Amino acid sequence: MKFNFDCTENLEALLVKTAESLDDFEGEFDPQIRLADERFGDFQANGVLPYAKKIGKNPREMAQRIMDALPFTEDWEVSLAGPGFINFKLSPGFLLGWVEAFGQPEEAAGTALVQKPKEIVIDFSSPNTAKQMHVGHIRSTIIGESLARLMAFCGHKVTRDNHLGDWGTQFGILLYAIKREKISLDQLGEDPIAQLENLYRKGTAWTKEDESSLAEARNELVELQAGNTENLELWKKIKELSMDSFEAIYEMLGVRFDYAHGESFYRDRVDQVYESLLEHKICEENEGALVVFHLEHKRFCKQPLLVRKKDGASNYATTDLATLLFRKEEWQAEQIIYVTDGRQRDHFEQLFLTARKWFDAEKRAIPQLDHVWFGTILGEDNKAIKTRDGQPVKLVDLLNEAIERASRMVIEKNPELPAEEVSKRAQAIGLGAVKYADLSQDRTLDYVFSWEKLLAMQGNTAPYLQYAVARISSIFRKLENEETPGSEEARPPETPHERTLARKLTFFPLALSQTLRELKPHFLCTYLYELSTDFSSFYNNDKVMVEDRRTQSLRILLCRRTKTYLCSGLEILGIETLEEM
RNA sequence: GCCUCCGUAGCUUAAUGGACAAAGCAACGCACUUCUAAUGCGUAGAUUACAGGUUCGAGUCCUGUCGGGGGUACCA
Repeated sequence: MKFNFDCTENLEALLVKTAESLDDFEGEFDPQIRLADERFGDFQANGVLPYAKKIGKNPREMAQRIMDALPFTEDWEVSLAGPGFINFKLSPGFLLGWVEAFGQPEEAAGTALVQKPKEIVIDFSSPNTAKQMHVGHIRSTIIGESLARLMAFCGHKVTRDNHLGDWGTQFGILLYAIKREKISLDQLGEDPIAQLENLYRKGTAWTKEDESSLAEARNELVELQAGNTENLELWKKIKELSMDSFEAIYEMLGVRFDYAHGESFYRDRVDQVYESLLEHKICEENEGALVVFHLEHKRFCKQPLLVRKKDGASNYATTDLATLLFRKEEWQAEQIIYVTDGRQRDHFEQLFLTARKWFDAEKRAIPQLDHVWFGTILGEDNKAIKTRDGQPVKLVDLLNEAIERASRMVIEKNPELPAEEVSKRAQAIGLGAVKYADLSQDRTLDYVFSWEKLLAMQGNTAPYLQYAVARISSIFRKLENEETPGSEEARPPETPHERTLARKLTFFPLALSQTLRELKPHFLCTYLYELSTDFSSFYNNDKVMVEDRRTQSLRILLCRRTKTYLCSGLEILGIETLEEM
């Protein structure tokens, strides 16, 4: 038996081939192989039902005909159930063979899950310069990093680009405030970014108060974009200060970028966007601005995409279009993934529509465009989260508090631990908990932020997964000085817990491909959590250190694979693992 | 107004159009002389907001109602 990393491929190929050999099956037959409830088997084929319906035959009879025609195998038992499901129960021998075969999931995923590696650009995190990162930035940063890791794990070529908001209207306001207050950037003290934020807040208040301030602020942006030396100097300095503060956070989170081009990088490329869009009659002038209407769209026929403001300044639609072209031309992007808040859905829909028309007119192939959007983090009041005094919660404070709280829990469990080790574990646990909370539920949902929930160490949480890894490691430490049998001595899984665990291991590729397909890390989280619970049951019922060599060999193998898959999965999620907890 | 997302156990969530809707928390009961109890096992808990429809089959798709979030021309 040659094992496929993804077992559904074996079964699907088998059923398609068998159906082709039968007179009753003509034309396309999709077997629809799905995971089965454990009480029915391991996999099930649902495809006979719709097929039989289509050609007006009895589905149970059709399923029976396929089953009769299947070649004999010791790899699985086949049974007919319900209205016409075909259930497959993997044999112990198959399970053992499969588990033994795939000790290097990264290698297997790279060849089995992705037929043709793509050039993928992931645009994520993207904070605004001149402001500190706050909780609002955490989701894009963590989800983006995780997707980048997943793509790379599965063999794609990934470019991570931090598309900084360093060229927008907020700079007009900030520059206006700096000048009005006559501030020197060298005298901002210990926490320059916090001072800049205060200035920005003042500026925003002024522009809301009166029209002339707003006009002046807008003019500062126009000046900046026109290359005014003073404004450019200020802008550059502000960007440097901001990057320093971002880097500190990224290092804490284990996030890295290949580029941080930001909107400003495209400032010399926006003119060609206007020109080209005008030339192809994709945009038009309306109320002094340059806009794109999509007449075929029920909503965007009236709600335009603004590519140039009436004051002549560019905005994020312009830079996004210029960026798209750059990524295609310079990086040969075949797919671009934008990880942003769900409130930008309209923008990206309009952007993608516009880009398609534009690329089409220019006879360029357009990359696959995906807007990976997520919900809002809410406070206790179900409104977007703020501190008590209405300020955004600083990300660095939140992360430090997570580590501090985790630290207390580590000490409580193990009071004798040296400070250095406490700190190491607290980092892994605290930051892991924060990340996992964000990744483990469907990204499109809003969620209410609460420390209690974030740092719960029971249930579907990072510490639970980390604990499972630590327990497996503990077994291996105990076995270190023993002579242990190699995996070639292993007997097939027999006990219910051995079987359940082995079966779950074979589902790993499915979890990866589903996450890849939907760009939703929670699928991987759910899988890892289930793998951990299956391991914990196994751990409590079937001891690894037993006399029987064949049994011990199998159980060691199951532990080794469980650890490898858990560690790979957590690595993809950007969560550290610990040898001891 | 128009558009869009959401409504699942007391709470937080899960569920590619497939079989009796799955977990955790909280509650109750059980299991540490044992490879880490940050655990495991069990009990109890659900007209999947409501009303129709499509389908062999609907939490999932369509229409409508109710309730909540978000977007809707120069912020991103």
